[in-house]
Amino acid sequence: MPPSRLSFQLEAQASDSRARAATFQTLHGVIKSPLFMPVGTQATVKAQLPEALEAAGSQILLANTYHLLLRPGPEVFRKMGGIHRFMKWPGSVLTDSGGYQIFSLPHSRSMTEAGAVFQSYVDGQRILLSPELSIQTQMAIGSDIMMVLDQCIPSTADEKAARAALQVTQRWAVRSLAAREESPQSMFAIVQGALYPQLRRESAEGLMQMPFDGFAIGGLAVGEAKQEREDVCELTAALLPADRPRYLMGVGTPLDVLEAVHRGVDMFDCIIPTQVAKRGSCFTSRGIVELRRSVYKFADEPLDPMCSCPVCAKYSRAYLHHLTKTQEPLGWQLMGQHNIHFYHELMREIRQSILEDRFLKLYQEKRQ
RNA sequence: GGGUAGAUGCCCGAGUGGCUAAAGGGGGCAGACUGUAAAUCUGCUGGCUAACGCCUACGCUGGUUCGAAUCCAGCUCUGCCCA
Repeated sequence: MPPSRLSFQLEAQASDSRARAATFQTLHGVIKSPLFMPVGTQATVKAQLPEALEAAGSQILLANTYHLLLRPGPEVFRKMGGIHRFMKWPGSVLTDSGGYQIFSLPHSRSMTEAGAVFQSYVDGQRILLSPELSIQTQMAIGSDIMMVLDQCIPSTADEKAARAALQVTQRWAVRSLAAREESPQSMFAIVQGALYPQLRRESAEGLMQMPFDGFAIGGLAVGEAKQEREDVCELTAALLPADRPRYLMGVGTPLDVLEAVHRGVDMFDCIIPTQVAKRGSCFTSRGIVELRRSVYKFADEPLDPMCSCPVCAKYSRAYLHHLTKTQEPLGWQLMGQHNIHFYHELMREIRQSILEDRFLKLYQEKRQ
């Protein structure tokens, strides 16, 4: 296999856990893992300024090919010189392929060998999202890391459906690599196979034959129990090459992330920190704080006294409570900023503990 | 002073003889959200009780009726119009 385009460097491997710390190089800079990618579906992390993300320690954002294909469309990215310049984000970007939208969008129509047929929610037109169109779009967007189009199915799917999905994903992976042509962008493959160990193995082994720059674990956090998720994650991560980043797609809660790092995963993304911020839920050193609760009406204290983020330095719980109750956009912004900071701080803490080979201890403390 | 419209649960508001502890909102309480179409979705929300059930409730007082938030009378208060 050719060397990864990401120059993946393993820095530390925990002695009593599969947790590991690494650095790698994208077209936009050096990245340190384990890491969390805020989700910026539509070329914006909802309610967040790029400078706030940068200050919180975001290294790489996730954007979505399907949504950006529909609007503003690839030609805008070509004209504007790519997503980084377009949204004024200096860091790295990973684009998801649209595979998840096959699973999540109500207007998805049909799956064929050619691709997935959607009805656009923008103008109703039928769109065939093929592996080639996904990659061409991701090239236009200009992300640092492209994802292959995969067929994401509910984790509770039966074996026959799961096998079919992973086999399609496999063939689409071949086509995706070919579609990249001369682009310097990196590309990750996605392991599928629902909750069947044999299928996960089959999927991983097939994809590892091809020169991908990293490997993702897909099809989790889509209906299975926590224990099942962790088992499949553990099994799959162990199959993947040690010299490539491992990315658990769409996961998860802080605890999910901790569990997955322990099982050898390097990269994560999740909508949770920005999604729940909209409804006033915040992660703190003392657990989740639901700021919509009236008990915070007169709470003249920071959201989390242990937190070093600008929001906790400046604003009271009472103010954040008020912003949530009145559904003021600033509340979403501030609480999202805090939550993203919380995730990054967690990842920094995890990474530092791995570098000092005390991850397992941290893991055990955090699980309590 | 005269006329007229109204007074419903924490708030707004529907109901206009029995199916009404009373629609629907809001507020409150609780929960969900994991590669984000959708600031969304789901419970509960008079009191006591584990529950059966009991009590209290549609401005106040009385009346009609087997039965009244709903009909009648008087009163109180509020909005609007006229003097």
